[in-house]
Amino acid sequence: MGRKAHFNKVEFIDAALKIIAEEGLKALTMQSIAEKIQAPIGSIYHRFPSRDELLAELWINIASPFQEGFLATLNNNGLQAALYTLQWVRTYPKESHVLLLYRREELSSGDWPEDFKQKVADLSRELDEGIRSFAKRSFGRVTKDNLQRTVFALIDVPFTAVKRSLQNDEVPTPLLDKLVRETYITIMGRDD
Amino acid sequence: MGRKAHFNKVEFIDAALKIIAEEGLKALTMQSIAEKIQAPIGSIYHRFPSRDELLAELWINIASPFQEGFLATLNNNGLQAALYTLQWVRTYPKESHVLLLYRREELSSGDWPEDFKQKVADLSRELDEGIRSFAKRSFGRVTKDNLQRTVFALIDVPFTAVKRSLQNDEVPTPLLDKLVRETYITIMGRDD
DNA sequence: GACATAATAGAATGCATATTCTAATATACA
DNA sequence: TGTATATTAGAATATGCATTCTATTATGTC
Repeated sequence: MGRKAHFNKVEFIDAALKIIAEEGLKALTMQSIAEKIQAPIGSIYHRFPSRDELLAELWINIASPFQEGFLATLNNNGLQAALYTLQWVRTYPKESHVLLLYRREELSSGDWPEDFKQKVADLSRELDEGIRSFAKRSFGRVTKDNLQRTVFALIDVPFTAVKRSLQNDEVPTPLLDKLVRETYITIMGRDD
Repeated sequence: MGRKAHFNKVEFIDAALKIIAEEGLKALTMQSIAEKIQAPIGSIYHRFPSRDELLAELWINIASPFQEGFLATLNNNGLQAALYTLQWVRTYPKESHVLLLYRREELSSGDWPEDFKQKVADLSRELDEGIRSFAKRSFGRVTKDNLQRTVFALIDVPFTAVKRSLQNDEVPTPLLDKLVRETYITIMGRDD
């Protein structure tokens, strides 16, 4: 019933993705999204209650599968998981920009939509548990130091490696894999 | 010649520093700055032509001496330079939040005040030269790979180490020094 | 002591964007 | 075919800030 839709959620989300990848978050306005696909601004609000809801959906659509793959890999091999981030960025360069936009903590508090904050909190917990169980497997027991080591080697170092590439609009070089690998082995004291 | 000033540049800059350290960049409005020291908004404009000029001055006041210390240390010992960042954050926790607000590239282009962009570009060049000359000293010659290694060990890893601490409003733990040190030695293949 | 002037004070304005409103339009279904 | 309604379309409104304006108030100098 009613008129046939010219624009659906996916098209708006895709437009937003491209804008962020090409021009950054500041360039993401309702106007720029509408322009990108020649839609009227009002139509966006037929699909999303607000800019924040749109951005939230974009982020979770990207972060969720990323994390799923990461944890699946981690479950098998830590070093591979550290390198997973580099490979993922190569496969999804545009999505990477969105993934790196926020830390989970910023998204699970503040003015974001309630159900979104819940989803992010769930992701956080899931990640935390994955890291903990891996730390336990790797070190025998979970201490504050062991956790810090694990987070450093699995998350912080791979992300910083990738960040500079993205800023320069480059694909992560093979050398980066080497650096992440060497660092991982050093910090974790093992190569798996 | 005129009325005695109640508020000077330093007070506004200090207020801005505190606001950023406590509540983040989004909370930095002309109003919040004024409130912080019970000044009228208009008075800010007697000292600074714009919010950007104020923010620019705040940033350069912090980044400049940080970098000077970093390069001085680097000139002497690379591992020490990598650890310098951690120590600096412990000494200047509030200033750290400002330092980590931007990358030099964002500040040397765009809408920032011209003379500020110039200063940032100068800083960038100076840092680049320091890194290059250190890479040359360490590896014998400067290749793309050697540079990437050096930047990774001296800058990226220490900064990511520090970032998580700041986000949690914590001082970097001693373990972080250990992780940065181990990583440095692994990546650079030496301990100086 | 009167004057010029720099500063205080905060109200008024401007601007960029998100959001809402009003109208026109096309489509499914009765 | 007529009607209800989801959608397009984009103009109008609201909002949050930075910036500018218009007094008012001190302070040094003549």
